[in-house]
Amino acid sequence: MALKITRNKAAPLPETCPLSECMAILGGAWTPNVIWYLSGGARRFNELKTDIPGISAKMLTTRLRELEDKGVILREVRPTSPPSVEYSLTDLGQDLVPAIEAIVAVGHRLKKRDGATA
Amino acid sequence: MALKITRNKAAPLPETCPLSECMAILGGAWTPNVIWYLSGGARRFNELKTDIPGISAKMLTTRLRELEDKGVILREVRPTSPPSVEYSLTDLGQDLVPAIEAIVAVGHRLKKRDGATA
DNA sequence: TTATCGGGTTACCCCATGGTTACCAGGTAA
DNA sequence: TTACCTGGTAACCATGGGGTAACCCGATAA
Repeated sequence: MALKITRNKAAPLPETCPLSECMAILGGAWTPNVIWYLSGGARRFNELKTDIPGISAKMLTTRLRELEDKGVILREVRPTSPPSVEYSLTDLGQDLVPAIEAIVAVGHRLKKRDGATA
Repeated sequence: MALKITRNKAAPLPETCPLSECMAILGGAWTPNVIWYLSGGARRFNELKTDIPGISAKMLTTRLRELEDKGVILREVRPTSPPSVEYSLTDLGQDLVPAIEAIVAVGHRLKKRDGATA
C-alpha cells in the first residue's frame, strides 16, 4: 500500500512546523505517485490510472481534486470528443518535485542496500 | 456486458517502485518528525515526546520500534538509574535526512507563499 | 509507606481512509 | 438500437491507524 499520513483528531498540532505543513500536502495515499507521474508532463485521467497500478478511480479523483484545491495541479478540460481532461503541475507543484526526487533517490539506495544485505 | 477484470483489493502493487518503497518507511504519522528530531543528534524517549508536541507515548513507542526494526534508528539502554534510553539514527537513517530536508525546504516555501498570497 | 519518574505496554474504541460496485451524461461508432 | 468511450459520482462497507486511559517495573525520594 502506499503512504498514509493521517493526522486527524485531537492533535491541534501547531501547523507552524514546515515538515508537517508539507506532509499535509503529500500525505494522502498515492499522492506522491500522482505528482511524480505529472512531473514528466501533463497526463490524462486514464493515463494516470494506468500509470499508477492499483489506484482506484475514486482515489485518483479524490487526490486530483485535493491537489487542485491546494493549487498543486491544474485541471484542463479539452473539448475533444469524448472530452478529455488533462492534469499538469502548477508552479507550486513543480516546487514539490525536488522533495519527491529526494525520496525516490533514497528509495533507490534502499533497494541497493536490500539487494546487498538480503 | 463483457467480463470485468476486477483486480481485487489490496492491489499487489509492485513494490519495485522506489517511491512507494521509501514512503513505506516514512509513511506513518509522525515518522518524518521523529527522524527529523533525531537528525540533530541522539535523543531520549521523553525528550522526543516533548520535541514533538501532540504525539502520544503509544505512537512514539510504535514508531520507534518500527524504525528500529527497519534499521533506521538505534536504541540504546544506558544503565543509569532510572535507566535511560537513547535513540539515534543509523547510517540508513542518515540517508533519509536529505529527503526530509527537501520536504522541510518545500514547507518553508509554502509558508512564504501563503504569507504572500493570503 | 507512598509517590514519582523513566520508559514503556495493554485494552478499548472511534472514525477516516480507501476499496468495491453501480450508475450517469454526452457523443459516436457499428 | 445498442454498445462503448471518457471522466467521473454516490452509496456502501471493512480495515486499521491512531487516540485515550489505565497499568507496570524498579529505584529513589519524602
